[in-house]
Amino acid sequence: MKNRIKELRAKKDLTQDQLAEQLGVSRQTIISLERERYNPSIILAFKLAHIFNCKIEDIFIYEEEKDEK
Amino acid sequence: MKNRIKELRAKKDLTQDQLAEQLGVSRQTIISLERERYNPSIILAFKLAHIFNCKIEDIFIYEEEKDEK
DNA sequence: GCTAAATGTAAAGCTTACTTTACTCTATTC
DNA sequence: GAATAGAGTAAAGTAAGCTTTACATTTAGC
Repeated sequence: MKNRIKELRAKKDLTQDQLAEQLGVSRQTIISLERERYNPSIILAFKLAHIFNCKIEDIFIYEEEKDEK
Repeated sequence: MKNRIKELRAKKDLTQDQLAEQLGVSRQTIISLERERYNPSIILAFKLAHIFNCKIEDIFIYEEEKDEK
């Protein structure tokens, strides 16, 4: 699953540290998400959508084919 | 986090078993989600939205206040 | 009231999301 | 050029999502 976190974070001029704090997660989590090492929980996805003022679907791009978990 | 899975599943006239199979998860997972014992992964949320032909936000209701994980 | 289908519970085990710590690398800036 | 900020890696540990199995309860039709 792809995401636009890095791009959207840059647009809001936030450091990874600042975004992490706003979300209540560690900086490692932000790094891992931006690097697409794993997918966020749905709760984190909702929080991100709230901060970036958009829909979850605007941040995360899910491709049908690949049966990810 | 609240969800409308049971309601939407009923609307499509699917059993828990059938929905589970369509999603590629176990029946236990469906039961646990409907009973709101835990939240789905974002992948599962996307799959549910696809099956129910709606947005993730139409299925799952996230309340700000409660700092869930 | 039996039967069978659908729903539910419980518990043990695996996988993945997330944390914590410690250390590296690159750019500024003073 | 030393110091600081921002981004990155690695690895070990905890927490939460999901599976599997086995058994209980509810509901509907006969």
